[in-house]
Order: sequence, then C-alpha cells, then structure tokens
Amino acid sequence: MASGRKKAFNESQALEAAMHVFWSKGYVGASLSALTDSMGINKPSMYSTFGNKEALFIKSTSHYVESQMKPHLQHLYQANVPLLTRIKNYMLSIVSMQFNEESPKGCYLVLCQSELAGGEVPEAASELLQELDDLPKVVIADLLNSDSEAKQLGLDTRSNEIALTLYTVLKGSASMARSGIAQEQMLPVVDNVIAGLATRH
Amino acid sequence: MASGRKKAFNESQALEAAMHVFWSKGYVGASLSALTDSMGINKPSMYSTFGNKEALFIKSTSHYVESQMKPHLQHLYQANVPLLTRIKNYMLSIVSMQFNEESPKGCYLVLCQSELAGGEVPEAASELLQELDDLPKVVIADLLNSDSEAKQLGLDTRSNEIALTLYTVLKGSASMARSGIAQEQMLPVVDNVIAGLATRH
DNA sequence: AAGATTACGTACTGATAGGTACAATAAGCG
DNA sequence: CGCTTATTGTACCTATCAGTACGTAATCTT
Repeated sequence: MASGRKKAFNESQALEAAMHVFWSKGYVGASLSALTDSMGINKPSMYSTFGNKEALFIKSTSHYVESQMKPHLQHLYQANVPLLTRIKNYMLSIVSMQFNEESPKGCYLVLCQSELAGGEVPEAASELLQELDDLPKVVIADLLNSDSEAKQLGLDTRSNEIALTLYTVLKGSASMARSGIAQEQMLPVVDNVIAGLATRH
Repeated sequence: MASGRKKAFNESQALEAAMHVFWSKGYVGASLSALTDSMGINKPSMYSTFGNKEALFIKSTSHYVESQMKPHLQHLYQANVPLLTRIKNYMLSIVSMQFNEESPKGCYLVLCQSELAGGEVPEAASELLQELDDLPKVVIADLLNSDSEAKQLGLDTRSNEIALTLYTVLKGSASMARSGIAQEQMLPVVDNVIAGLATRH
C-alpha cells in the first residue's frame, strides 16, 4: 500500500510559527494568509494538516501552554527555597517571558481571551482558553493549601484570595508589557505585592 | 441660505452606542455593520457625521475616558478621608465599573490596546490609546508626590513604583472581569494590595 | 411655493476574509 | 515501471470587510 508524497514542512515548526502569529495578533486579527505565510505553507496544506483555523488555534494554544506556561511552574517546587521566594521566582520568571524580546509582548491567553466576550472566538476554542487560563491560579492555591511553610505563615486560610491576587498582578503585567513599558519597572511591583503578603496575618 | 434636513438620530446617543460596541468587540472586531446597527443609523450617515471608522473610534474613546474613567478620579481628592482610603475607594470604584452588568466587562482601553502590537489599530488611534491609558498611573503618582499624608507614610519616595503597582492591579482586574469571575472575589485583592503598601516603609 | 441644502436609504465598489476544487507532483509498494 | 496514496500550487468560491455613488426625502430661507 503506497504511502504518498512526503510533507515538505515540519509540522511542529509550523505550529510554533502559527503560535507566534496568534500571540501577536489575537485570534480574530490573525488571518489565514498571515498564518500560512509565517508557517511557510499554503492553505490546502494547512487545512489538510490542522483542520481549520479554529483547530489550528486550539493546537497552537495547547502548544503555548506546554512550552511557555508550564515550564515556569518548576520554580514553585524547588527544594530548600523559602515559599515566598519560590513564588517570587515563579512570578519573575513569567514576567520575564512577557517582556521577552524574541516573542510577542504580553500573554497569548490574555490577548485572545479579551476577544471572548465579543463572541469573536468559536465556542470550543473559547472553552479551552477559559480552562487553561485558570491554571496558574489553581496551582498557586493548591500550593498554599498544601505547603507546610504556608501554614506557618498563615497563608493557607486565605489561599484562594492570595492566589487570585498574584494572578491578577500577572495578568496586569501582561497588559503592561503590551503597552510598552520597560521590564525593570515591573520587578519592584512583584516585590511590593509579595512583600505585602508576608506582613499580614 | 437653507439649512437642510434634520438628523433623524441623536449624535451623542449614537456615539454612546458605538462606544459599547468597541468596548465589547475591540477595534478590529467591531465591524461597520455592527456599529451602525447598534447606532441605529446607516453607513452614509455614519461617514458624513463621524468621518470614518478610525475617526469614530477616536471620538468614542474620548467619550469613554470622559464618561467612564475621569469620574472615578474624584475619590482621590475627597476632603477628610485618609489617603489609603481614598486610593482604595478609587480602585473599588473602577473595579465596580469593570464588572458593571450594564456595560461590557473589562476595560475598553485594555481591550483595544491589546490589538496595538499586532498592528491592527491605525496609527493616530493607537497614539491616543497609548496616551489615555497612562492617565490613572500619572494621576496616582502625582497624588503620592504632593499629598502630605503620603509624605508621612513615606510613600512619596517611591510614588512611581506604587502607582505602577496599583495600576497593574487595575489592569489585571480588567482581565479578570473579562474572564468571568465574580466581582466579590476582586474586592479582597484590592484590600490585600493596598494593605501591603501601608505596612512597608 | 421655489430653490437651496442637508440627510436618508439602497445598492454598489474593490479588497480580503475563511475555506475548497482540481490538476500537477512526489513518494512508497508491488 | 505502473499503481496507489498523499501533498503541493493555483485558482477559485461565497461572505463580509471598509467605504461610496446616487437618487429620494425632508427642512430651511427667500
């Protein structure tokens, strides 16, 4: 049984390229032509490989979460590092990604999610965004609930509140990155907020 | 000299309607058809009255700033109210607008500004957004620099840093509003951050 | 009432959106 | 080599985008 002509492009490289286009233009702003141009393929190849624009977006979003979001989580579980330092390192690591010169500024999810309420993003993609976007908040809350140091500091009794506070700052930071301020300005902001946590009971 | 047929619509009501469409869909997502439908007029009327889509957007954005942003600033200058309480009232007032059921969730400026980096918004409109978006940050920094109570609390020496911190939280809150959480969850976040300011020197 | 002036409604423009039909090309298998 | 299978490029589809031409309707001044 013949197996046909080989693909002339690398599927995961094409997905990476698509991710960058969605990241900089959003779901609505990323046209198929812009996508396929950056991916280095033409439209029929894109449709046969990924399905359609929405399916491409879903694969691209999953790739973003795996390659850009999850790696930062390791900072939260470093052995022999104080809890607040771990949280700070995690946040600084994400901020540093938001301001990275080699990829679009800000957060892919924030950008695309802002289009949700306008009904511009298809339902299935919209649900995925909603779900993925909660990830950091849930992880931080879980950490605060289970970490022994968090209990000593009395942070476990208001874990959801604190997780939401930190998460709100991260989202705000993504907005600030988009608006063009310098990364150095955000660092003391993270310091301030984390220091504020420690001084309450 | 004859003065012609009267307009069959109210110009400022039409602008208000356009503002809500941009607010919920963003600049790119708001199509002329959606705009004129909501405004209750047809396209030639829109073009003769406002110029084009970009000019309408600029007028709509100015209207947003005047009607939705500036009114909150009064909280910052209430007599006989402690500084941190004034700031807290200001922030809660904005958060409450972001979650208001009668208008789109989140912040008009955050939404539209997220499209900037993708080059989807025309230059002139883009510059206006950039400028207006700094307003709250500048106002808070100025307040911290001039207020006598701020000096007593030692907040004047890091006014820019604090203003940026508060502003980042407001932007984050706008994102959270878009993603659908309940307003009550944001209130302790504002509390946390402001309390954190007070406990540092 | 006549004429000038302005707004309105319909119907259109060229460009681009997402998506596809189809013929040509390249690979594996016998 | 010939057959089958899969990918590629071009050229097209319909719908919608921002924007406009033009004839009709309404209001003013004289």
